[in-house]
Amino acid sequence: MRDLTIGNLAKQSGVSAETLRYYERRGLITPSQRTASGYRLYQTDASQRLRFIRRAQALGFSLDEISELLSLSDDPNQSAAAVKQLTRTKIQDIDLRIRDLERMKQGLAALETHCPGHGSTRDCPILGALNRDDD
Amino acid sequence: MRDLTIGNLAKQSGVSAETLRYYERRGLITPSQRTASGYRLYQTDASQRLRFIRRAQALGFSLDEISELLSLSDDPNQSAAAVKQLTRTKIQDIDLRIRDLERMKQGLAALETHCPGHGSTRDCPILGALNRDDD
DNA sequence: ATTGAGTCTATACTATACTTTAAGGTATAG
DNA sequence: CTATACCTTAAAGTATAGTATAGACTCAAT
Repeated sequence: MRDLTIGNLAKQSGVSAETLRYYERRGLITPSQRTASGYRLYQTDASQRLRFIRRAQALGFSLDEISELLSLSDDPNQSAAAVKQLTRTKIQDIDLRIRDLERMKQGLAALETHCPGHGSTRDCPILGALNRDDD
Repeated sequence: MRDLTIGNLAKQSGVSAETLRYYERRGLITPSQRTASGYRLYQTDASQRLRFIRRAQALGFSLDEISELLSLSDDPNQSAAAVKQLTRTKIQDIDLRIRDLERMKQGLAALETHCPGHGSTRDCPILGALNRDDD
């Protein structure tokens, strides 16, 4: 059970074989070897690498950023400071997006409470607000 | 000043001419007429329609949703209830995205505070957490 | 008449993360 | 030996919201 074909790794990790090939093109994961006929063979640590990718994605990192994290992780001579910086930047990104969304939500909620929810769109305050002449 | 060429409308509205043609392909805005040589001519209400689009985008609506809002807006026989429903759904979408981002942020913040920010990546708790065997 | 700016269409490219398809080669069970 | 399950590559398609490019035509001014 040391070497997995792409299909078996796919089953084991819950990532499709196509996605594995895609990750390989993106430089995220490489099979440890190929058979004489060209089949990819992965070792079990491939699963761990995929778990790393999945977790980092869940934390909001893009594949490019994950690629960077993996490079840092693969080389113990790299500094933990770089990882911390990447994490901080990501937290700031997320904060910004949350603030944007909060603003949108406030705007929508204000409109929503003023809309009677019946009658012609001619009298709809939501459309009215979007159509205002000022600004 | 009644009829604007695409370039003039672009300048006036702050949207590029290419974007105006793109919006036309998407069915969001159509020039009121064309010159004999095929030049698009817009009336001044085009600016208002673009302002509507810009405002709706700022509130988080996609171009498809804006297209729907415009269709509702263009026909006074449509019900304001449809607009209100679209708005509610959008508020829920945004809420969901905010919660997702909050979760990501909590996860990242927890990792960030535990990272010393110096030393080898081998001892970095952020990478460690991403690599954990459990789950 | 010519130059330069503006416009036309169609197509391709950008970013992100994949999925799908086509056409073919390989491994294995019966 | 053959069915079929699995694998290979390259290219195209999906969604979103545009931007960029090429080659041709038009308009206004000199």
